[in-house]
Amino acid sequence: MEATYSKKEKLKSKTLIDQLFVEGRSVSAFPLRLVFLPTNFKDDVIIKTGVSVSKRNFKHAVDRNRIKRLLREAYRLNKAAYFNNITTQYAFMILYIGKKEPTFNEIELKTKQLFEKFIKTVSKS
RNA sequence: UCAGUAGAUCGCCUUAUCGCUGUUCAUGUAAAUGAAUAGAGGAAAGUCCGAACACCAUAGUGCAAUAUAGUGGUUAAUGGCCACCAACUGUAAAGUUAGGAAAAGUGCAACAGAAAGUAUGUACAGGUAGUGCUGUAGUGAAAUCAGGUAAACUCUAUAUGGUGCAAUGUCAUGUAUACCAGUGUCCCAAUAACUAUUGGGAGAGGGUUGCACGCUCGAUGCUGGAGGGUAGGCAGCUAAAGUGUAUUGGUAACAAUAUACUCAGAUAAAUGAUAAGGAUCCCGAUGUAUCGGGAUACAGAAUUCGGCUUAUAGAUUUACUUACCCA
Repeated sequence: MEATYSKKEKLKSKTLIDQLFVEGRSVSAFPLRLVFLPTNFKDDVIIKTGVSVSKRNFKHAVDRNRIKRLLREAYRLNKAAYFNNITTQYAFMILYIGKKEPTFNEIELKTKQLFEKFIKTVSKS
């Protein structure tokens, strides 16, 4: 798996996202939360990922955009280390639930913790 | 030089590594890969006006509602903009204006004053038989006079249909089917109310990997069409009331001509991340040139334009005004 995040890897389908929030399970490492759902799709990727920041916590579109970009970047750089061995297809949604604007280092650290938790949760069940 | 007035411009830069979206080219059956190239703003914001564009509605007239309000110009259009006049503010450069009507009607008015729009007091003088009456004094912006006020109702004049690109058009997987056409079911046994139930057999055709076998569904079936328009795709979508420069006309807003250029197009939504160096500003230290620390605003396209309003660290620049200094 390479450090990319192209159109195919993005979670775009509205129905799938709705399904994800209704049926999906979640793990969190404050201020991040990961909602995930094992599923099937045609594209040749293991995981489809979306990111989201609440409008309630960040009023300006500039702030939301920046946090979403940081989340995507952290996902892009770290996914190879954690998800190479996964065989099931998953839909991911990474939420930022904090109220302060973070730095990239914070986000990256928390992303790693989040993925470790996810791996644990999945291997248990 | 100091203080100020009115505009204009910019609003971090460079390199490296790793990424994202569009377009073009190359390779490839395709998926994709590679290369080149482009990729947020002055307000992209608020959604407050005005249009383009699309769809819906629409005989005519009136009422209501809303907006606008000196004069002239400008524009696709405007409630915007420009010029001039008037009033007010400022030493000035300039700024502000809610600048139609008080002789249609209703309402409102501090202090002073006897009385303020339904008023007729007091003193003195004039006049009269006497009262009414006339003048003066006193309060006030205003005292018997068709006062003031329309950022009070109101009246007058003018204008106004509605919804917004999630408009609208188009392609259409799958699923379901009350539509149309074609094709397709029979046998045995039991029960029983002779057309049903149960059990067994055959079975056109469909599904499953292109074929065969096998498996499986199977008469409310199967095939085709039509309709519908969900998921999703495409168009709308960016070459235009376009941008730069020059010349001409106009006090100006603006217009005309010439010439050059092509400048985001995403859709859970690209335009980014990290590192190093530099620039500017602020603070502190001293050896006055360096070192250390900090800061670099407001803010993110979503159909497209023209305005308005609001936010904005810091920097550059033009014209003008007042005061002081020099000649």
